[in-house]
Amino acid sequence: MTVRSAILAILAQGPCYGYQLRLEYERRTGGSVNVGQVYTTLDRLERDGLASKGQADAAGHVYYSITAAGAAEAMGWIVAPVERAPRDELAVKLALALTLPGADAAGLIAAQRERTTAEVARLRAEQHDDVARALVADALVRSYEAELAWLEHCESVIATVEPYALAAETPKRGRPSRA
Amino acid sequence: MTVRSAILAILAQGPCYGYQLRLEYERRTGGSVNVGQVYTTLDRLERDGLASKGQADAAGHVYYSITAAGAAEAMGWIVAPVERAPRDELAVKLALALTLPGADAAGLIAAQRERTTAEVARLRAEQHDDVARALVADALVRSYEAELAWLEHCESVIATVEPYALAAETPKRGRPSRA
DNA sequence: CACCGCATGTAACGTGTTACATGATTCA
DNA sequence: TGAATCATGTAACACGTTACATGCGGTG
Repeated sequence: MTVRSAILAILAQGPCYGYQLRLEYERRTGGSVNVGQVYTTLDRLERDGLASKGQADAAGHVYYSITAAGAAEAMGWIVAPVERAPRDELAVKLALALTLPGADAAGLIAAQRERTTAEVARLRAEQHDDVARALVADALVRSYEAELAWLEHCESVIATVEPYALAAETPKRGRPSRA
Repeated sequence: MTVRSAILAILAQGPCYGYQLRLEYERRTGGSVNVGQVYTTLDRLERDGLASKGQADAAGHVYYSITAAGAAEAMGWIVAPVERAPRDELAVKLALALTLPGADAAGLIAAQRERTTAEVARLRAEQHDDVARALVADALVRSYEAELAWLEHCESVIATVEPYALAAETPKRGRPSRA
């Protein structure tokens, strides 16, 4: 619900039209959103009673305003801690690579390290005049660096342990046994 | 596509039925999947020519087998580095909290720290006999710790900078100006 | 018997993605 | 004139979530 909530939050600062919301979102977070999604999201916000659509003004801009319910939800969203993603794709992938005979875990680690290293370099090279955007970039850099450290850890664990401890039996036919 | 790809990968090791795939997924990754999703995912995999549904055996189990195309895709998935999530919800949230007048950025940081700290403690307390699952848990711990460090960093930046540098003008009516 | 785990599914819905259609305005 | 940007939308679809329906088999 990130896009939806973010749009609602921006709307909490004052009425905006769709295209403008997209620009504001990108200006504030440094991210990007598909324009089409902004419009469908605005429809849904209105459907849910969190925003209301105004008449087109002289310039043809269709302004949306936040409702009382919407404002409450937006402020609630801001202070609520984020739900953890139930699945970390990289971790799941590596777990499977390790328990699947013939899967190339080392190859995954190498490829992932290459990509993440490049990404860190790219982010480090960016200039940020804006504090908020600098913090967003910093969050990414830190998480990528943690990932790189984890990848190294994985390599060393695999090196010491691989031959015997990772054998995953083929799922058996018949009754499965609980872990 | 994590669940879909993971199921396909497990299928690469040998035919499985739905319920069994769920158990295997949980055994190998320590995560959980809704059973219903396994069945709908199997339908989609068959629709896409990556798996094929067999007849129910004597025990009534409906086995799915991977196809050649499916095996290729599974192995490709394993070694491909993960795409980075385009939006880090916490970072987006904080960026908005900082650029939105009246939003409680400090409250967000406090709430998030509390939750993440608790989560780290919980994960540290877990016992792992299985190497792959231990690595998955370790990935989480490391990313959470990076998050906590980032939150501290945010606090210090905000403390030194807040009064003047974060002022975000209200989106203006009329032509918006590019960032 | 009642409950739980096994096992297979379906229905309804949510956010988010991509691609497309359309038109006005700006500017080289 | 032609391209880019501004601006609003629609259509089709993807994965994922929750909740529900149904039935079998073992066990306290």
